[in-house]
Amino acid sequence: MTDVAPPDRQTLAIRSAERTLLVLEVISRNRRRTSLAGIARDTGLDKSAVQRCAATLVSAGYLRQTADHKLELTPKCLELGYNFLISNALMERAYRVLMRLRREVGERINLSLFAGSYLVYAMRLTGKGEWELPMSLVGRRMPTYCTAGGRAMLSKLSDDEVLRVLETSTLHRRTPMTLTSPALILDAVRTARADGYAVVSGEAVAREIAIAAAVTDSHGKPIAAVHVSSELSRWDKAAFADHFAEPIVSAAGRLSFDAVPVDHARS
Amino acid sequence: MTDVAPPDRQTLAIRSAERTLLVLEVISRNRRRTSLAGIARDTGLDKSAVQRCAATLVSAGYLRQTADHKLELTPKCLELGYNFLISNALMERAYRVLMRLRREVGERINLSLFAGSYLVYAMRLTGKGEWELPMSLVGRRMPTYCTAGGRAMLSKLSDDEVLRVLETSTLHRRTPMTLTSPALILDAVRTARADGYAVVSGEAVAREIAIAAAVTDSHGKPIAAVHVSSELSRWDKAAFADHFAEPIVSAAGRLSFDAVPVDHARS
DNA sequence: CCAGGCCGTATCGGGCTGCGATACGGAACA
DNA sequence: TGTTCCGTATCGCAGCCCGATACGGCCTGG
Repeated sequence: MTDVAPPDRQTLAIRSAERTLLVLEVISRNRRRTSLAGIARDTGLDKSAVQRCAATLVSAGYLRQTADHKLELTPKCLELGYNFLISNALMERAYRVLMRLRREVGERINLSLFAGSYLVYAMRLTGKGEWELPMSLVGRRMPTYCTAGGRAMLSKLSDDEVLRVLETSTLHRRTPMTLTSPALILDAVRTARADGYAVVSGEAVAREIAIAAAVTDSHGKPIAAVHVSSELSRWDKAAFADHFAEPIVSAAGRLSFDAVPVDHARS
Repeated sequence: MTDVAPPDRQTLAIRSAERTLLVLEVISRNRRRTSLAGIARDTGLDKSAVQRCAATLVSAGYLRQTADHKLELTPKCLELGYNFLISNALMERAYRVLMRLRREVGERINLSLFAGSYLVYAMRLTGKGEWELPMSLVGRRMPTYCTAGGRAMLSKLSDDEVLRVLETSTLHRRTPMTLTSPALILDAVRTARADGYAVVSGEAVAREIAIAAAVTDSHGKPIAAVHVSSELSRWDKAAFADHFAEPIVSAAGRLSFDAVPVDHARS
């Protein structure tokens, strides 16, 4: 009986470390403080395994246990995001470009980063006269399929790639307006591809309209999106696009990395 | 020869997971993109070990490798910080309290969290008429021993505890004004303890003056600090304290958690 | 042009370390 | 007071990680 299971360990990844990161992620997603046994249920891991993983994360400083033996994240978790932001080349240039865009349009500006089936907020500038939110949204996850930023980024992929992203997404009807059919979403992406920007109204958040343009890397692949959002009551869709498309597309272009020449010429 | 080394594995922590988190931390701190061999040097780990750890972090989504085989953080790193912020009870109440304080004083407001020998920025509200920084400082680490926030938090500990924190800190002379002697720092902490707030001028950053008050948990232990900073040229030290001490102390008090009764009475 | 060094990648057998079962004490609840 | 669930600690086995090694590609310099 030595031939029982195909080992198929293709990856170099370390099992116990993977499980430890999984535990961290589950705790991170659970808004409420989590008990040890609860994590065992959520992850499908053994109780002993969770115990060891949690002890590792506590000793590394990412978790602490409260007085009632629950587990919660520590401020150290903030550092990782900060270090990402300051070490990222895109963020460096985004500073000036977004400030200028903010002066031009006077509305709330967002920059979010492409991560496949979802995107992550990375920067936010409040609109003129708008209350500043101390609780910034940096790090918040939004789906790709139903947001202006997501549509704009998808428009820089081929149809095949778009469909592959949609396959890995759960197409949830977030509002009555949300498109949940891959074919219809692909149509919207094609429109965005032709226009150079994407406008989405009321699909991700009810009564909100948003416009976005994609930032691309040196291969033309999407890495981020610049977007402006406002209330649907304040703008007609066409007027909204007329007003914001040009500055946003221009800013996204300035943020994009120049394409590398396709030939292999040397200097 | 079976009695060679005392195993002394006191902790439950998993070795390989600890090393994987160490690799992530080293990459996170290195502002520049890091090569695999470089990490091996920085961590003191075997090349193979780093290879496996990095592969684990890549497959978990926290790292990606660039075209030139360097390693860098991914946007996923932002999510951890976001989840910390929105799941933290202190942040929830800080929203309103800091907004009110901002209206009262009109200056830049910060909230940072206690983490022993250092503190972590968690919230920032820009001052009136001040340029908003798109690159927020949330997640940035500052030392405890030479900052107003740090001194205010230390003032809520006993002298012994203060000295223990200072022992684990590297007391670096950041400016010509920085106090680097534990005895002198302890004196400053005692002053802060008597006043209920801490004023530090030019010790962490040259030509900057800052004032802070500590936020405490239900046991009276420091968990955070509210601080306001400005340029040393604009304020005299006494005038600065006169002007900001009361509103900051008041805001920190509203943020603090009520003390639990010391007896064990049941309802 | 080639030799040398450095780096990233893949493989492999041995031994140690993580795995999971088990047990115990305390808290919450009925 | 009995029951149940949870957090914690322990232990022997074997599966998995460890670290050495080898290979190929890329620069650098002679």
